[in-house]
Amino acid sequence: MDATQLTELMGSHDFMQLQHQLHHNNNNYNTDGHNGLSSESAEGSSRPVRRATRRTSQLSNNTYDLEMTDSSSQSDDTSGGGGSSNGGGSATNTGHPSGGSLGGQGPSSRGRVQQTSLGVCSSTIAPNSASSNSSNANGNANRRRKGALNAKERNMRRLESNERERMRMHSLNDAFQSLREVIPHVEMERRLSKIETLTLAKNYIINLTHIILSKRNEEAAALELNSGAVGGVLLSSLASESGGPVASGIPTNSSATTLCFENALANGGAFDCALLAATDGSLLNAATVTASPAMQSIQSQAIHLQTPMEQQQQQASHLSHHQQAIHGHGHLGASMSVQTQQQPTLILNGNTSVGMGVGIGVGVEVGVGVGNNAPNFADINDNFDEPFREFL
DNA sequence: TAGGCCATCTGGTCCT
DNA sequence: AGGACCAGATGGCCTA
Repeated sequence: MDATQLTELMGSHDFMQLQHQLHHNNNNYNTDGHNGLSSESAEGSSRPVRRATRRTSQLSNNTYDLEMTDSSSQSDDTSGGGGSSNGGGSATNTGHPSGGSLGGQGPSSRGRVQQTSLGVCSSTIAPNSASSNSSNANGNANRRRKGALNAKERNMRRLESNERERMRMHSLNDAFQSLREVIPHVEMERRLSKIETLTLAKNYIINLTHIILSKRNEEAAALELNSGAVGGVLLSSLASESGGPVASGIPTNSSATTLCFENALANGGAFDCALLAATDGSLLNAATVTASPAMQSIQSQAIHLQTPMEQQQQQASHLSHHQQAIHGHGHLGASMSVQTQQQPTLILNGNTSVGMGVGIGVGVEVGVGVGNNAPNFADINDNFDEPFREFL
């Protein structure tokens, strides 16, 4: 459908059909009745499928003043402007059975009505009921007539803009979902929220970076040792610390854990290892770790960067910063996740617990559950991003 | 019922 | 000029 046809639809007041056409003008736009989570639903997202089809409902119930008889809808290019740029609320939501703040009966004093009173454009897409605002209509008759010529075009552009915005947000959500699928995390009844996803991703990257840096430090230390330098000091220090709990009181069995997990990834077997702590210091019981082929590949790459000595070194240098301990009992399966029998705890940056689990950091010692003060690796290495520059 | 999360609308701003 | 991006506002859904 081209712009002319869209305009014709506008003129016919058939916005349901218009919306329908707008939807189908873009093949990427999901019009199957889901609300933007369809891909997640289809992929077995851990977050329950939303039963509402709000998107469809909204679009199919929109009622616009196509002739722009509402004066408020003509003010976008004539008002003095100023004030907030945020319209607040969706005028098109008036189609919802219980929603809608416009039409003179709105439950809220905010949004379009308020903005109109401030002389700010209320909306270029106004509900039909808004045309009852006779005072505004009388006072802006000339302007209305003047703007009427472009009303349909503005409406169409607004709808197209809305459509683009939806598309943009959908692509953003797709990216979030892709990120969820590659970030190891505890499988919950619900999927990871966006903030959780970002936080886990950040911590995951930080820890992978640390692994690489540790590897390099290890190599450097080995070189020094071979040359008879100070390497012995490092080794003795590690040896003394690896025998017992670290300062945080958490057993340092991550070496065995990692080896165990690595072996599981490599051989497809089960493993039972402990690592990472909940924020309260309690162990997460019987976490089941499973890894997808893709994650196995990823994790294997990460794992093989870290030797037991490196892990000890890492623990010695960072466990005081990371509360780590997860009791994992895992096996390889369909997706990388950790299933816990109790509500695990997600350790967010800054000691924030949001009551969800942290997964795979678990056996691979990458510690997704980085707790307080996400390690300031910049302090350790000024070239924090150096290991990844090749990917830029 | 409150709070969290989300989708959507919306207009301003920035960029090409 | 038009599109992308952004952020405020709103209402729906879900859970504790």
